[in-house]
Amino acid sequence: MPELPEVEVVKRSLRKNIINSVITNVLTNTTKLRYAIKKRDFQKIKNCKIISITRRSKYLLINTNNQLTILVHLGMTGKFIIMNGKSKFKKTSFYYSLNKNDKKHDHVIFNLSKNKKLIYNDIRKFGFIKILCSKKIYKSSHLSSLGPEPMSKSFNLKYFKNTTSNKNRTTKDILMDQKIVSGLGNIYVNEILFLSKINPRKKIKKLKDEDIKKIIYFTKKILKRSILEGGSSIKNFSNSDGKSGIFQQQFNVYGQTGENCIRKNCKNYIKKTYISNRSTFYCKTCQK
DNA sequence: TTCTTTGTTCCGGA
DNA sequence: GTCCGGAACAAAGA
Repeated sequence: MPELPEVEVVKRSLRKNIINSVITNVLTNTTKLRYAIKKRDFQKIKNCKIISITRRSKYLLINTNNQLTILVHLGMTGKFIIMNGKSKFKKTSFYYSLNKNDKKHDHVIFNLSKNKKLIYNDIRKFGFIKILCSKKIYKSSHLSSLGPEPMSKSFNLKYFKNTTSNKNRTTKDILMDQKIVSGLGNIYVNEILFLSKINPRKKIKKLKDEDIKKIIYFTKKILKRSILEGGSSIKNFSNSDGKSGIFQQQFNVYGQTGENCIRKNCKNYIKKTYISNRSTFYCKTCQK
């Protein structure tokens, strides 16, 4: 599922493919994704030119030349597909019906200039698309209370200690909290704690400086590596086969229940438990 | 039919 | 009032 590295890779691909495109029409086959799709808002971006695309946490911001931003969150299963060639969605009505050849979960179609199409596909419909005023975008409820980007310099030892040392929460819970650091999801938090050799249930106030340094180091390292790997596997992004640059990665602990721990000389296996209702994978021997 | 998945929100207890 | 942890919610597929 799309986590921060995947969203970053999607951002870069969109930049390559649709900057300077004009949105000629928008169609949808549903009245809501996570939130209601407001027809009036979507009509406002007709004839707007896409001038820049940025990312904040796991959100994509597609900025247009008339002060409107398309704010996108991919949820669990959201993906973008870019197609070239004449549109098969010729209906002029905002709502279109699926033809039998259409992909079942293509929910929003952005028809672009030069016969391009940007298609938002989302099996679970947990993602969302909103049209917001560009100037107010960072004051919107989605972005206003996000903590620093994990790969930025402001996510450092001093910040981490100042923000969390008085809390009585588990380390995993803290890393999942978007107000403290924004963009980490369940998969990467599991991996970060494994690499840092820290038990996910360990209370944050019991961590030593060295532990926190490890967390910060591995957070940045694994995210950067995943972005690089995603970027190199993204050649198929603009094909019509639905590949969106989201790649399958082999994880050390996530989803590895019962598998042997990968560390040399460790004979234990990966255990699954739940923390704050989230599946949690770890090695009892390596993570203290 | 039940379980799983994520990010966010809500609620109850301390 | 604040903090924390658990439950609920969204949708669809296995």
